[in-house]
Amino acid sequence: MAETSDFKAQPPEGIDAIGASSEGASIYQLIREDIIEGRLAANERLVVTDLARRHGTSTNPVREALQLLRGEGFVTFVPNRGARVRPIDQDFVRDIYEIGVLIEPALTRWFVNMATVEDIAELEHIQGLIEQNNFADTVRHSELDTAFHTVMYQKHYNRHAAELWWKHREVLRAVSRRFNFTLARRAAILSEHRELIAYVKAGNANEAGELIARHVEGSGRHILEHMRARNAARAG
Amino acid sequence: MAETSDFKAQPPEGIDAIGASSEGASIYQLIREDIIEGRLAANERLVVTDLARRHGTSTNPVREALQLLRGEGFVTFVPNRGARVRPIDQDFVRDIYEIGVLIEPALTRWFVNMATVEDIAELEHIQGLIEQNNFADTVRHSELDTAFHTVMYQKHYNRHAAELWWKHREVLRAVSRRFNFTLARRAAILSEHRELIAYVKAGNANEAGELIARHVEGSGRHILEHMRARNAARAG
DNA sequence: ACCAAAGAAATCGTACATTGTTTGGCGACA
DNA sequence: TGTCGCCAAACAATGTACGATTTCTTTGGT
Repeated sequence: MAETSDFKAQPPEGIDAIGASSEGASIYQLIREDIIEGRLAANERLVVTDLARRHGTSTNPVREALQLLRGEGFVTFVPNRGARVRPIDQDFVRDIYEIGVLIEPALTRWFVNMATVEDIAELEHIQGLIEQNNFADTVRHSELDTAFHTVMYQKHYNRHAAELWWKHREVLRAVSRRFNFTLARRAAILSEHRELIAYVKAGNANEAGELIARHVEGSGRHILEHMRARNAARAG
Repeated sequence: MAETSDFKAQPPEGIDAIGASSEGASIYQLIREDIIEGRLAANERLVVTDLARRHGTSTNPVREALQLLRGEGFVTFVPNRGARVRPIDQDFVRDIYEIGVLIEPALTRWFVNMATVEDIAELEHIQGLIEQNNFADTVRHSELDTAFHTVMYQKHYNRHAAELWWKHREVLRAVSRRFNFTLARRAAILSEHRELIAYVKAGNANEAGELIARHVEGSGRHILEHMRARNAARAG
C-alpha cells in the first residue's frame, strides 16, 4: 500500500507523536531531539526563560513541553529548582535494550502466527532495500531497519507494548546515529534478518522469537560498545 | 530498617512520584487518582478552566499537570481541542499485565541470584503479615502484596524496568481495589508466595521466574474477569 | 429539513506578580 | 590575611491574569 520508496520511519498507528502546541515543529519535539541527539548535555539545566527565548516563544509552551518530557522520562524535575536533562548514558541504553530483549520476542511470536503473505512480501521488500543499500547510507539503513521491525509490530494487539518498543527504538536510533556499524555487526544484521524471514515463512514462532532476542541483544551490545569506546577516548 | 508495621506502598527508590507543583497534594496527583480510580469516566473531556476552578487554582498548573499525564499515557490530546481521559479498559489492563508477564520474571531471576538473608527475612516477614491479614482488609492486603514484590525489584540495576513495573502496578492496584478476591485467587496468591520464597531460599532462579510469570498472569486474568463481569452486569 | 452565520466556550500564547533559590560581597573573627 | 557566616540583590520557578485564535453550539433564514 505504501509507496515503495519512502520508508521514513513512522510510529505504529495510534501513537501520537504530536507535540503540545499547534506549531509545525513544536517546542516539545525540538527539545526532545536536542536531548536524544546529545546536543543538550547530561544533567544540564533546562531554564524555561532561556528555552523560550531560544525558540522565540513565551514561557508557557516551554513549561508544558518540559512536563510532557518529564512524563516520558527524558527530563527530571526538582520542585522550585526546575528541570534537568536526564542523561542518556550507558545505563540508560542498557536498561531499554534489555527491556526490548524481553518484549520483542513476544511481539515477534505473535507476528509469526498472524503474518499474511502481504506482510511477508513487505518484509522481503524492505530486506531487499536494506541489502541494496548495504550500509552505504547509514541513516537510510536505520530508517529501513526500523521499518522492517515496524512491519512486524505495528499490527500487534498490545498497543502499549508496541508504543513502548517505538519509544525505545527512537532513543536507540538517535544514539546509534553517532556511530558506524562494524563489519561484524553488518553481517550479523543481514543474516539474522534473512533467517527471521525464513522462520516467518515456516511459521516457526519460537525460533523467530529466540532469534529476535539475540538480534536485539546484539544490537544493544553493539551500541554499548561504541559508547564505551567513545567514553574511553574522551577520558584518555 | 523500616518499621515492621507501616507498609505503605512506596515506589522503588529513584522514582519521583512528586507532582509538578510544590503543593502538598498536587493537581497532578489529584487528577491522576481521579482517572485511575475511575471517578473520571473514560474519554471524558478534561476542561482546563473547570479543573482549575474545581481545585481552586489557576489554569497554568492544570495545563502542566495534563501534559505530565499525557507523557505518562493517562491522557490524550488533540491540538486545539484539549485533553481527554484515556480509558482504563480491559484492553489497557491486558496490555500492561502482559508486559508484566514478560518483565517481572527477569527481575525475579536477578533477585534470586542476588538475595541476601535480610531480603529473604523481609519477604518472609511480609508474607507473615499477609497471611495474618488473610484478606480481611483488602486495602491492606494490596499494600502488603505490593511491598512483597517491591522488596524483590527495588534493588534491581535496571531502573527503567523497575519504574515501568511500578507504574503498571499502581494502575492495576487501583483497578483491583474495586473488586474482591475470589477464594480461588486468595489460595493461589498465598501458595505462590510461599513457593516463591522456597525457590529464593534454594537459589532456584529459573523456577522462581516461571512461577512469577504464572503469578502475574493469574493476577491479570483475575482482574480482567472481574472487569468483564462488571461490564456484563452493567450492560444487562 | 438543511445550511450559514453569529455567539459562546475553550485552547493556546503572552505578560506579569509572587515566591523560593542561588550567588556574590561584606564584615566579623581566628 | 585568610576563612567562615550572614545578608542582600539577582535570578529563576511557580502561580495569576488576560487577549488572541480556534472550535463548538445555537439560532435564524431559506
